[in-house]
Amino acid sequence: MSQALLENLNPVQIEAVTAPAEHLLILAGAGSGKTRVLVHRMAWLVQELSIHPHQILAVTFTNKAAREIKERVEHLLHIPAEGLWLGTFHSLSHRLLRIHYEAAQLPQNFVVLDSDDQLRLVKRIVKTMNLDDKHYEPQKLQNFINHHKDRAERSTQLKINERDYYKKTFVEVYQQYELLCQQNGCVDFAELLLRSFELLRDQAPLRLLYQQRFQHVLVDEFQDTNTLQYLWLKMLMGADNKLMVVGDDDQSIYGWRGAKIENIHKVQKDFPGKIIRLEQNYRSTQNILNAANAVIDNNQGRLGKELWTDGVMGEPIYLYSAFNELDEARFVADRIKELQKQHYDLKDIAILYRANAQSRVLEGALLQARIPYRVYGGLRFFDRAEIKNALAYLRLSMNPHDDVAFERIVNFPTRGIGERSLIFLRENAKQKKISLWQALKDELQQNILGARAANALKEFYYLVLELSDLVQKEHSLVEQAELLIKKSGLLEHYQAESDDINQGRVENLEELINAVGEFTYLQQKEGLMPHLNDFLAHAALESSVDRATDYQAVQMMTLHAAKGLEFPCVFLVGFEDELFPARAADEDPTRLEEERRLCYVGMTRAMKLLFMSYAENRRLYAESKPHMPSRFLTEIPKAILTPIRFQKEPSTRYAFNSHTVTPSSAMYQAAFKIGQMLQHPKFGEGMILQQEGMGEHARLQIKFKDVGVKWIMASFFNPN
DNA sequence: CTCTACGAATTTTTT
DNA sequence: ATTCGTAGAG
Repeated sequence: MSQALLENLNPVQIEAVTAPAEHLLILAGAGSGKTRVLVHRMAWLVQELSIHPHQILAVTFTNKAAREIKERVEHLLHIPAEGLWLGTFHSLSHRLLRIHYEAAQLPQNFVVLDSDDQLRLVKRIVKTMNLDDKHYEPQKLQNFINHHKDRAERSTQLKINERDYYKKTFVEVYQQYELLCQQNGCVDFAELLLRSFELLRDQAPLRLLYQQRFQHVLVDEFQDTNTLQYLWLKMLMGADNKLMVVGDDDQSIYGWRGAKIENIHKVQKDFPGKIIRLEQNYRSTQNILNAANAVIDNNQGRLGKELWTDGVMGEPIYLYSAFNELDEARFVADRIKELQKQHYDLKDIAILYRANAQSRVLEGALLQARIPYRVYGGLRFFDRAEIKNALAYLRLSMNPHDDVAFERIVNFPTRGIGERSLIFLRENAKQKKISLWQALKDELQQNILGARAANALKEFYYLVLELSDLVQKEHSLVEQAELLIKKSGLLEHYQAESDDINQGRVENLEELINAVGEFTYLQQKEGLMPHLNDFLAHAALESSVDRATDYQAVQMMTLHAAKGLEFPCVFLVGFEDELFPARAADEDPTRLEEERRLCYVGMTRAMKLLFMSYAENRRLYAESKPHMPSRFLTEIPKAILTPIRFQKEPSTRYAFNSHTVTPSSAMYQAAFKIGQMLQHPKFGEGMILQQEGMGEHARLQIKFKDVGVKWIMASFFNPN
């Protein structure tokens, strides 16, 4: 029985998996099977140490990682891991707060603010406090608030130096922010953690309950934990609890977001136990590892780990010096063409860059070469303005006292409620310490408004009443969402403008209703009865719509987004000083080291082939400027780095419009291929980038020559 | 109150 | 370049 759990593990991995119940620190290098060890350890706890899944708490940073681990554990155990608490810090905190909302002094229907909502709220505070937003930049204030929350510091605990007026105002904004959040029943990301931390800290019975329950606590990507997350974990650790953390100090790339590598040192002191180093790499060739090791070796104060492999040396790392960014992009495209000829799958090829802005030129070249690609990152579904507007209506229908949602859509679509009315409302609300909604109600009752403003506000007032009424009624979640979106007037508003952008927005709103349906389905599968509140939390906490990755397309993403992934072939582009390492990191050795770790992460994504490139001239924003090659390139031993000359045939311009296909097959499931060209009566010619969904709901993402990227229903191309 | 036009700013972003 | 926020006109 136990044999299956240890199959295909190396001795060190087995040592980690089968360790007795004690604290464990696993230092796991890139590609050393870190997730594997974590998953097998969990299965081992259940199967061999007779720990019930509900006695285990496992924490990750992304929902994606959580899902993956859950799946793999269940696969190993052959049963659903029921009762297992596995999720991100944020989702677990959210879960705690939902259960103990009263003890945490929150309303039952509290909502989660995402960073955009948070920024809006801060902006509003700056306005109502009559501060100059040039001096008190909302963005800075937001950072200030999060920074302190991430250190478990409440505004009341901050020392105020009376002479430092500037700083003092920051603290006052923070205070005001906390007050408003509490009033509105809003909880931002950091607050989820802080609140649940305080809950456990201040309520001894609860703390003991959870300490008794979670015998084993496991943490993935430990190098990315911040101070608050560490404190949070510590709260759950009683005398008998066992902690297992897995991490890699060389892959800490989120320092700018408050991650503390020091936590790895701290954990050794606070929870002394066995330290296990996983250094055997199963991913990359020796050459790639040597190069990556050589680069990371320039960092100081590492915990010390040297990756090795018993695999092949492999090919050298190739370096291309491009004239400019266009040349670089063309190089990448041409190389990919060649790899395709060598029967590389496109999905096995990744292009990684430092900043999102770099993707455009690359996309252009791939498009021209007719290579399908998929760009990760960018704007996420739930972050789109139209979706956030719709969600604001949903939120308001649940809780009209949600000022953030209120502000967002009080005059959208425009209904004649202007700045003046709003200022009056805000002033009123602030003075009486009530929500905007309450203030609106009061004003209408007292009849103190001009006729025009009053009418507009009344219209809004009754709309929200109608929406709240709707949610009270017995409808399915999907019906509720559908009705809410319809009644909100958003659909009409976007439909009124029949341009492509607004058409896309209408489609997105429809997609949102689909998302509600999907959410309902998944919840019901878990035996849960989903509530609108649950969906809203889901929308805030799980912004990535995880799409299948088995499409034949080149994967493009930032270096940050690539962490945790691997690809047989990797292109690392834009290795120029000022771009990578980023200009801002130049002066600061700490930041430079983080950039270097980022470089290390990028290089170790590659399994077999690694191409690196830089451009002597790059157009960033408006002008083209000469750039020096990145210093990281010089840190790679010359012997491993092979410069390549690019032989370009005289005029190999890839014509965009060759091989146009107009599919008409009734079997449109199989009728579309990624990379295929097709003709749209309105948008003209385009190439299929990806496909999504099945049957009549299948949609195609198409990059049109003239009008850009669009999602189109696949059935559109099948008149039947 | 709303809309358009002009000017400023621009890493990375798991939640 | 492109996007976003503000100022001023309609």
